[in-house]
Amino acid sequence: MDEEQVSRRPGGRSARVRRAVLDATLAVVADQGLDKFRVGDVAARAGVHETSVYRRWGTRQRLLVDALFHHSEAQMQIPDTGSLRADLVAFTHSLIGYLSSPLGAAFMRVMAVVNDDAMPDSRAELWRSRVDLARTMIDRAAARGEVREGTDARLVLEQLIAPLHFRVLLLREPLDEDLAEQLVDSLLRGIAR
Amino acid sequence: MDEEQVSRRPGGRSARVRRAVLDATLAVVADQGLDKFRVGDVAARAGVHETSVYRRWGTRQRLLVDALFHHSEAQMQIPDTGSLRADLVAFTHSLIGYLSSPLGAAFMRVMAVVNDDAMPDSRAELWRSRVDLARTMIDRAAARGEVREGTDARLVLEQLIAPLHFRVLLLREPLDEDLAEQLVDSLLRGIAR
Amino acid sequence: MDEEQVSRRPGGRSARVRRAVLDATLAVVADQGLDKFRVGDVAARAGVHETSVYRRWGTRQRLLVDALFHHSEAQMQIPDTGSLRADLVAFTHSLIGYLSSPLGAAFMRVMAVVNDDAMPDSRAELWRSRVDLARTMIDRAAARGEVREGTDARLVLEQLIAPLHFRVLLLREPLDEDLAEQLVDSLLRGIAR
Amino acid sequence: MDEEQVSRRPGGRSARVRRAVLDATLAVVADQGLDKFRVGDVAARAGVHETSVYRRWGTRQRLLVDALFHHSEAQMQIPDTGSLRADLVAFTHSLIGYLSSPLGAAFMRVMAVVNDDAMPDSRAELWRSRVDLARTMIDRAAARGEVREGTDARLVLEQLIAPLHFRVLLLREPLDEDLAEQLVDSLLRGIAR
DNA sequence: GGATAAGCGAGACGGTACGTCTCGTCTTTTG
DNA sequence: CAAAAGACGAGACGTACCGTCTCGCTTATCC
Repeated sequence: MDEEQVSRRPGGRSARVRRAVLDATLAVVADQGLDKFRVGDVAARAGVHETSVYRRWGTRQRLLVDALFHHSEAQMQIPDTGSLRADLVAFTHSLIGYLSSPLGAAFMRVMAVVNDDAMPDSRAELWRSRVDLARTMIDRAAARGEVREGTDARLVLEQLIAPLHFRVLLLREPLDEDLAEQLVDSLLRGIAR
Repeated sequence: MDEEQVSRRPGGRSARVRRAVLDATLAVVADQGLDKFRVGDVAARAGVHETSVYRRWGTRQRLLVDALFHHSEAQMQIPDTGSLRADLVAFTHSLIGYLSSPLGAAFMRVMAVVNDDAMPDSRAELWRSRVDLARTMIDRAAARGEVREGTDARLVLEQLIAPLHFRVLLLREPLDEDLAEQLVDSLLRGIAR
Repeated sequence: MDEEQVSRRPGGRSARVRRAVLDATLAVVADQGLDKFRVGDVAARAGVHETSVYRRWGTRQRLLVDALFHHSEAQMQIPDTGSLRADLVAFTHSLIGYLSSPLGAAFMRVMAVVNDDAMPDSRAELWRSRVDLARTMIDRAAARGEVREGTDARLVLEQLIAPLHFRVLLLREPLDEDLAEQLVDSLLRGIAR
Repeated sequence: MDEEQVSRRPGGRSARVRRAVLDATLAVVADQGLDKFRVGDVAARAGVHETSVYRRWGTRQRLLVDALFHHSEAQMQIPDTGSLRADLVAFTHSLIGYLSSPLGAAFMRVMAVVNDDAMPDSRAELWRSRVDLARTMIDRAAARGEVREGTDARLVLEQLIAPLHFRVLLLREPLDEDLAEQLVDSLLRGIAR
């Protein structure tokens, strides 16, 4: 009875399965790590049959990308404090937080490994939208005259965030919280007028 | 010394097998790409039995790390032109060349994916030795008074090379040759006294 | 009942695979002999993937036991002629026929070699059911007053059939057809004057 | 000094290796069982290099046959009590003892499994010599008039010992000590009323 | 007593088959 | 019709053990 009421809700069984699988995906990645992530485990954890996963997502990679990408989307916040330095530090802080989490690290590893045909949109598109979002910090600073003319916003952002990814993906070192200020300062002394 | 531990007789069967397999590994990675890299293919190409590969390297991953790591070692050159900017540009250029090659890109993907227990020495050790090598450029410049005091050499290097890895691993964009100068200049304006 | 547990749908893919593999097993044993029996050959012959065999039977040994055991079951006939001697002779004849066949000999070698944990039921259980079947011959004779009181039916049967197995397994001699009568007579009369 | 004296003894190093390996073979079979019998273990236990084993015996099977066969030879005793029944009972007793030991059981399994080309002499020859030895019991009894004329000594012996092998090889049941008398009596008297 | 043949130690390799792991697909039944 | 259930197809991985090969060295034997 109770069960039936649940199943009649808008979205019905399909939506429930989708949510359950995505949640289970995140849970398994967080618990087991990317290496031991198995589609079968996800299905079991979601209380769903493995075939249902494959029906919907087709491949393990697509499932991972779908789940992790949407999860990462919620994490991204562009601060607006009125000061470039403060903005960048805050932004970097939150990125450090994300990349230090199992899911954040896993997402980056997935992005590093995955073949492009497992991506919903093109890989370039995906990153562009994020960079565009982040560059508003630079643009606003430029409007305030805080930034040297001719500064390449994208390059600046990459010099800011690439070291974080570098450490997470390749060095596998924990990200120090101080890193945010160090990076931003090193960067600003270069680009500040 | 190291060589002797692996195989007592430099011309012996052992040494031949080792060389043949490592060469074949690089060849297969370059030809087929990392995804289609199969231990069996390597063995066939090396004219060696598959079990011999497993005997020595144990796993596909360890084989990849061994071959790609040693290959990458030969690529690293630290220039000494007398000018920090010229050194860094030259260094970055050669790194761009390496990372643009199939083997370079493959090595970075391997490093991003591989579990630490497939590594011969600790991952930290491995990178430290390279960073130490690279920082001689900075140290020399510091001795010449080209560098602001208090500059963190490691951080600087990471801000220089991380964007390259970032693009190769995550963006999958080709590395523009101009990038070298852009990065170095952006960096120097920050650290130059 | 048993069949239903293995595969719910008698005509389904599962059942087809099962039959095909068991048949192929017998065919390969008969053709190639036990030594050259390879799981891969069976799969190929059955038109089935090797993993499907391992999924179901787990090991080469279990597959052999399953196939040969069920095959042997169909061979066992208990005659009822009204005379103990005639019964035993007929029974022994058919056993000689079976043990002289490649499959019969192979089954005995398998039983001699196989570890108990490759057996579906306990080894004791398996033989008991057969002995129980065979002892009906003795029991009927006892009811007819043909047998000395106190005769141990099991022991008698073993003295009848063990020499056949002995020759097949250890001597590797062909079983003479006359052997049936010789054994039965020796058994019935004893050798003491 | 002492060492040198030992090594100069007739047979020298070779003979020492041979003995050590054969002893180790028996020990490993007795300890580990036939299934887990590995040539490498034997070599290790004998304090000898694996290659030395292969040099001499060529195959695992030949090593097993050699070691177990010679060991079994020492076990066989033909009693001479003056009474057929007593002789047979004593003989059977000792056979039960042997077959109940790990080495005895293992030897029979080896004989059941081994290909004939691993045998030093022909298989038939090997058994014949033993049967001939055993039949002296019957022959002596015949000379004493204890045995019905026309009795086939070989068949009788097989009916006596085959059940023991049957139980060891196929039933894997422990051999009861009483079995000796039961078998002998059943054999001597027959079961017909 | 020195040459020489036979055999051993050491270490890896060749080779065959086994069994495992996971992904992704297919079929049949069920709500 | 979509999902549950359960096996199958496919392909690679890694393992286990057998038996072989090469080389350097030691030991027994022969002249």
